[in-house]
Amino acid sequence: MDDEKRIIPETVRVIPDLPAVSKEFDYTVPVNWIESGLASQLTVGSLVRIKFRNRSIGAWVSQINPRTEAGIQLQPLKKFSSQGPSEEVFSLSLWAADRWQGPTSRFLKTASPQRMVKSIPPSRPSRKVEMPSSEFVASAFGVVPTVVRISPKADRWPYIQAAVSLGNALILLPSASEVRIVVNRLRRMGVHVGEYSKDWAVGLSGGTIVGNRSAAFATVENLSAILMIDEHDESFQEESSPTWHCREVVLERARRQGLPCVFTSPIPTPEVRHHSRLISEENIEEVQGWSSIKVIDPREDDSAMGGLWPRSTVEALKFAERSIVVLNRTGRARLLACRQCGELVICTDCGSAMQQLEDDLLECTRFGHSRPVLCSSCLSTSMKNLRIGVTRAGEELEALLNEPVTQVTKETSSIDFQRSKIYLGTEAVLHRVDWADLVVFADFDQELLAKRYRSEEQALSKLIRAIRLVNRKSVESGNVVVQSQQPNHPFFDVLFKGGVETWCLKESSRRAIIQYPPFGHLAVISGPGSEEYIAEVVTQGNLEVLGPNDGAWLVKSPRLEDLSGSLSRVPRPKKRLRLAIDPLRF
DNA sequence: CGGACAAGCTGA
DNA sequence: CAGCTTGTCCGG
Repeated sequence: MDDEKRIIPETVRVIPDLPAVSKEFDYTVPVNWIESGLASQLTVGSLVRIKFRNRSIGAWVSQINPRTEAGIQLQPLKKFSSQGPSEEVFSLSLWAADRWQGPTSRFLKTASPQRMVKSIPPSRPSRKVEMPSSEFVASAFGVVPTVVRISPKADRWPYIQAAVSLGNALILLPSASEVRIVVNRLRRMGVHVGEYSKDWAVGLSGGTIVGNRSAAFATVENLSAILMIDEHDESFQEESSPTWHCREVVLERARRQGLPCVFTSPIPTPEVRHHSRLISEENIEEVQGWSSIKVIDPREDDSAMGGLWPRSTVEALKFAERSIVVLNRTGRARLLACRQCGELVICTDCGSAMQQLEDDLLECTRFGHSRPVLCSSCLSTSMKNLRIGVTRAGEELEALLNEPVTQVTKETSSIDFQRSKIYLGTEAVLHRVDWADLVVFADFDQELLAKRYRSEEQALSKLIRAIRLVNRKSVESGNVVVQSQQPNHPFFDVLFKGGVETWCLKESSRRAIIQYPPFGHLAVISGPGSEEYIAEVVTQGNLEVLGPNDGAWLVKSPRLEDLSGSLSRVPRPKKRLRLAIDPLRF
């Protein structure tokens, strides 16, 4: 490429691949590397092996010909291992390490190939893809980051096509299965495309990269557009620390490189709305997307069996070709009451709820105290389920429908789709069955009553998944039935015209009031070293420190820079410290 | 991270 | 005070 006076690397500074080592070290480039031309492969981001404390470990080149402190005897690099992240991605990794207060090596690893890439592969031709005819789709790919609110049923393909039409694109999707589908479809079209990080080298020579959140750190030569599908999806955030979020990384990346950056989602988060321009599909289409949801109150038809199966649901299940029933409770019975006197079944030792795990034994949910099935007040042995679990619900459904019901949980290994047409389970069932013409949420109040910050968002996310499942196969799409004892809950207004936007605005203002992201930032600090660390943190300015709550402190600041600045200024204690910036749950 | 070395604890 | 555990430091 540009052979004009390349600086020959004689020494390099490296970041060792050891999570606990934050220092950088200098090494010499062996003379024979310079003679053989291998040295010219060394760039910022290159993966090398070094001898460190007499052990051979991996490292990333962070600087070429650094100014080494005098009087230090440098050792030679041991081996050139692989091409690594580009300089842009390398610097993005440093930014992320600071933003989420994690070890730089963690981010560099995400940005590096899994198998070594010795040299840059030759670039391959890619078929030119036309920008889709829809002016609306094209308009999203401007200079300003844009979030497109689309119907939950909308086809996302035009956005992918638009991104690819601009050149080498970075396309981010929540799940591995969606990644594979998109890669295959683009490949069939003749697009030079790779799946991150399996096909890491495709981006290096110039191609489109499709992947899940880790692909935010993909090296893509001549990158021309970034597209993130289903921006609201929680899988875009790393659950364990560092709790980095793909959306924030690509926003920063687009800003640095001046790239078009587009997000699509039926429910754009307050975070993305804060940083992007919002455009939205025709309202009619959007409402149609949500209209396949029917909210029913099971008490309207209190036929039997604890009221979980009103007649209308039973009828719908009978007629559906294949249906999914979601009940977010495991086990047999989670809350019981005496059939005689109505007394709740409470543990006499500790006062917590008791459940019936076996036929003739009650067990308390907190400590596992047990007693025979017997009411503590009237000694009756007959109990009714106030909250039945999946197992019991399955038995009831089989009896009501005279049909086999397949139970699906996280642990279910493979599903026999010949055996039955009804699939019952916890939330996992939505991920395990690929289509249905009916989805029933047997007790949606469980979702509405959860008082986590983001529980409504999570509830909407489940509804979106359900809408897509019933929309997959048939031309006329199926139904989603949501059973709730609060059918007039304001949450359900999203199903009506303009409801989604109203919900989004309400969610944004709620976040603004409590100063949660994106209007404020927070760090959850726990672990044995936290007390000592917090004692120092409180002396820093523009911070609010709350806690401890369950051994964890909450540090809040309206400004992100103040938060990460203070946290990195305070020296880390010797004892272990867990630090999560803007985590999903806490 | 993991080896080196120092400081702290125990036992007769 | 040897012999061992536990803690702190530091690497090119």
